[in-house]
Amino acid sequence: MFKPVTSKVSFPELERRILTFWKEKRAFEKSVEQRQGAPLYVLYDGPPTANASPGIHHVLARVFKDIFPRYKTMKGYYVPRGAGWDTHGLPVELEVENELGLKSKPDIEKYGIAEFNSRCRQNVLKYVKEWEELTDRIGFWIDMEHPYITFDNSYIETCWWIIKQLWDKKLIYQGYKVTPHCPRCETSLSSHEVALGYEEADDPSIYVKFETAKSLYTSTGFLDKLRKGYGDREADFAEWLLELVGDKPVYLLAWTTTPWTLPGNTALAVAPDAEYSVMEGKNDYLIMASALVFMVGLEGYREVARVEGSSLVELRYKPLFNPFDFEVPVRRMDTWEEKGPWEEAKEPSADINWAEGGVFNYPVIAGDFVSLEDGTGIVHIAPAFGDVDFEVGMDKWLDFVRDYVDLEGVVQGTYRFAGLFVKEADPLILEDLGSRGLLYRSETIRHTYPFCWRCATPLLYYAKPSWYIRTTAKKERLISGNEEINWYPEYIKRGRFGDWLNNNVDWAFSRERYWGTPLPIWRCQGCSREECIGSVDELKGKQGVTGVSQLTDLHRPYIDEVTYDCPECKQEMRRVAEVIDCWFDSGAMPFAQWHYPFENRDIFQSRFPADYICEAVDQTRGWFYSLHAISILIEEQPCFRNVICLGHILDSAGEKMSKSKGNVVTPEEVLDSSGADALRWYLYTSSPPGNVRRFSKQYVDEVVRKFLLTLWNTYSFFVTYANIDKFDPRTAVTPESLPELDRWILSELNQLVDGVTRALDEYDPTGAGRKLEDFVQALSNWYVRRSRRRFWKSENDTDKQAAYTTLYDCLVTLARLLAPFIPFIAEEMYQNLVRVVDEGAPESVHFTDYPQADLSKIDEKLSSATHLVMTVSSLGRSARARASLKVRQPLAKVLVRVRTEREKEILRQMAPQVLDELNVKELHTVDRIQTDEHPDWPVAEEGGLEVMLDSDITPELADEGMARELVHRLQTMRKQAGFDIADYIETCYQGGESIKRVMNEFASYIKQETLSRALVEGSPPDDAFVKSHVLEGNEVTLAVKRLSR
RNA sequence: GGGCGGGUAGCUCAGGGGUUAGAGCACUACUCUGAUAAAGUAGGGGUCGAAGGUUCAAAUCCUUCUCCGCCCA
Repeated sequence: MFKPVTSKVSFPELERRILTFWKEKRAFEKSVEQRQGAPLYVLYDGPPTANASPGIHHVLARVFKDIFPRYKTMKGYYVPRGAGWDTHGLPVELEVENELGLKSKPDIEKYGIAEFNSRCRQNVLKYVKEWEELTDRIGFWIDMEHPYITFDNSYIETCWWIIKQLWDKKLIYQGYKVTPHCPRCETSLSSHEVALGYEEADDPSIYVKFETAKSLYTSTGFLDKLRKGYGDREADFAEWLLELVGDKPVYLLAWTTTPWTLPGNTALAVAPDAEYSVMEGKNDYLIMASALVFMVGLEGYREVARVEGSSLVELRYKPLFNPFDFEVPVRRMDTWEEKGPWEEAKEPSADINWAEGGVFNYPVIAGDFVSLEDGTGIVHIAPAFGDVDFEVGMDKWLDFVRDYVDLEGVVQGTYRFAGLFVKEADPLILEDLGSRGLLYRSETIRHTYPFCWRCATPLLYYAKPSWYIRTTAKKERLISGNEEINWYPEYIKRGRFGDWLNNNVDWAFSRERYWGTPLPIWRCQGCSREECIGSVDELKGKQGVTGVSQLTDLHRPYIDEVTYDCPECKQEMRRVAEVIDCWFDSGAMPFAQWHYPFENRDIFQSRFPADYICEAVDQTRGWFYSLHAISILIEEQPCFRNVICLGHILDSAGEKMSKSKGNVVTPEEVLDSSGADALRWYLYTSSPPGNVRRFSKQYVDEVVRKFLLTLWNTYSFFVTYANIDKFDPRTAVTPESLPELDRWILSELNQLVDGVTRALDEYDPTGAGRKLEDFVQALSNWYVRRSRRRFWKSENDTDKQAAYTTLYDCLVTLARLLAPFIPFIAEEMYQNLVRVVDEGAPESVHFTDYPQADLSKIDEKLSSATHLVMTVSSLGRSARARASLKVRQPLAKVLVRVRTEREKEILRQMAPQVLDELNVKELHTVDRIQTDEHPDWPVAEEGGLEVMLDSDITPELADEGMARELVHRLQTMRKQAGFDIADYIETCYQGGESIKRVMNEFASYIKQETLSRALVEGSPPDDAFVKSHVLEGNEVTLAVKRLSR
């Protein structure tokens, strides 16, 4: 006996039961252990940060992480899988800062780094319990009891080991990086934070005149020097220019919105391929891009010549503010590689020795970044204050002028505007330029500019020292390694991720912060020797080390106190101040989760690389990249083979979910009302994983109604009748040749198994799920509907046995197919269908093997034939509806106009299915439907297939229709009376002659259908359920009475 | 501002040069209902984001633009 199954099921409640069952059985652990020794399948779990409640987007990632390990386990793989927590980083610090009311780095240091970090440590795991509960609740099977945690000493030590490996390979260096810097908080902001703070702002929009070093060209011997130093082209151009312009000065016209960066200007860039115009005005000449002249509107000027941008390259111009005049240090970028960025230049960088009374001259350079969309086509370059500017500076060995602005944004030096915050200095700078006739025009512009999201201070792009990983050294391998990875969706590989790798720049991985993995580099206070430490033991072994014996926490500030003697000069080695980017932490997880290489070498080896990872698309430059970069750098190979890159979840209106908008759907409310399986199914099937998806509870409800309940009711139907007939799958005899309906659904089933397996092998749960939906639809609405009578009939013949075994087979196979998708319902079905009758079967559906398709059972011809039968039936129903003939009324015949001989043959063979479905006596295939003979017979047509019904109802047919009507009324009454489906009854009736006639003539049919032992004419017994009806205009009283069992 | 993805019925999504563009949900009407929260039949609902182009033929290919999302500035 199967456990009775109600059609009124509560999935959330069912899931609670299954969760308890799993816990008691240690189902997850066993599902893993039982495959020990089998080939490994490895999932790397990208660690979330547990400093907030998990949202619906976390459920999305987690169910996609779950389905493949489950599937592969059933496919026979050994799939151990452990969770992790990401714990470091600025977001954590910021939350603690807010809690404590701290506003800046000095505040934190005043508060105490030890206490601050201890707060961070507590804060970051605040919501772990919620995460664990949710993980459990949605059926994500992963080991949460032994997670890796990025703040653990062992984890940090592996990070150190990795950094040391890189250090030894000379892949780590300190360099400059232009970062968005908040002058009030005195810290760099991460790109994520910067993105939070873009605002519309009004800024100056000014056109500045840079005077060409024309006077130089006229000085004795200059052009010869130019020829020697730079070549003929530049000298020819200078000569040409001199000839053209006569006495008036010549200016290069550049545009900027940040006047305060002008004292840092050390070059001007032009587009080499663009045309530039020499414009003559009353007192001077201006040079700018021809294409932009009309936009700038140079009134009073006329074009006297056009030149290519490349001709302007190496033209010299006078600085607006000579740093040497304002006591501002100048550094030269050509010496950085050997001497580092700290050496001051004593004189300007130009390699021709200018003798012009202290004036020195900056170059015009070519830049592919020069835009001809706005500005003047001549771009002001200040290497200290712009990302591109900085790169160009390194490339062209420009002068580097930064220190006239300090980290608080205040102007230094002896400028007239010294002592002011840069933005306040802007107007004075304009005034200064104006008074010297160097300002062509000054306007304001409204554009987007980044502000600090915490304190609303405008951010300054500012070059600061930073530690780098030289990822560019392995760029080719990063790119070729990417080719070995399967991306889903595929376009990410060559698109977002591939582009990112192609434009790879060295990874600036240090942060001037507190709560993070400390950068394990110690520097000598005397001779500046630097050493990288790769393990705690190495540190302990250092000469004269102090502060290490009592070290139980590798974080700041404790690690900062560890000092030792410089092996060279015996002075003190101190750790540099930085911690590392938390993306490095998470990217190190393939190694660090095992404390490799200090422990678990074998485990690490066997579980590298991962077969599968999955996160949302925003991780392309986050975790996906940090994983890839570290493993290429350390192991020379990618560390994941397959990756699903998920799209984001939006609300039902396509808007981002956010607390402030109040449109957040929490996982809990969906889980409580519809259940985890419903949510899972929705997430798998609603749209392909990479798509953005709109989310609403209503869609999940639809899943329940359309899919889960259809499945459930098919299952419930089976159990109900199987119990009545005491069907036992163990003793069931399957007839040698199955009826075509059974062969059809088994053919569909095996096609399904094949299709689902293929889809999952290609990491396409959506395709697999949609196939499953179609099958369940076909099973319920064709196979079961067509087979109902077979289950219900009284004789227990081979046909009935065939129906039971077939449906049983379908349901058990479905349970196993569905197990990775909807693990709860699949388990419930399996327990009741399999475990109840076979105690030797695996304890859980998740311990079973995934179904294998039996291709010999696939019969394409039968599939298409059945499809034809369905279409003809649908057309027949349409014709019936057109003539208002209910299906209950039998008709004499149906005429089908077929299109091919094959269709004729199919319909000849499969006529019984059509006849039964349409409740007609005969089917005739014809070549033409002649409507004129029977103009009243209804016809329906689709694609050349025509179906006509003989709608003439003879008295015999009318009586038969009446019999079926009576059966229907009695069935309804049985239900209303609350009888069990298998209860036997006695039926009494009172009515006219026609009723009596039908009751007698169709007695055995009516009795069989309604489980009536007797049909008695007369007044009903007292305890019977009685009801009056009107049938064909006749009053009829029917009564049903349950007989004792 | 740049890159990637998307825009097809009221909603969620298929289709990706070849009849009259589809499915499910929702809606309307009718039917059916002893497995079903279901099912059936019919119906309304589409300038396939816009404009150009290629072609005998474009939702589909190309160009430009536009809107949404993500990433980056």
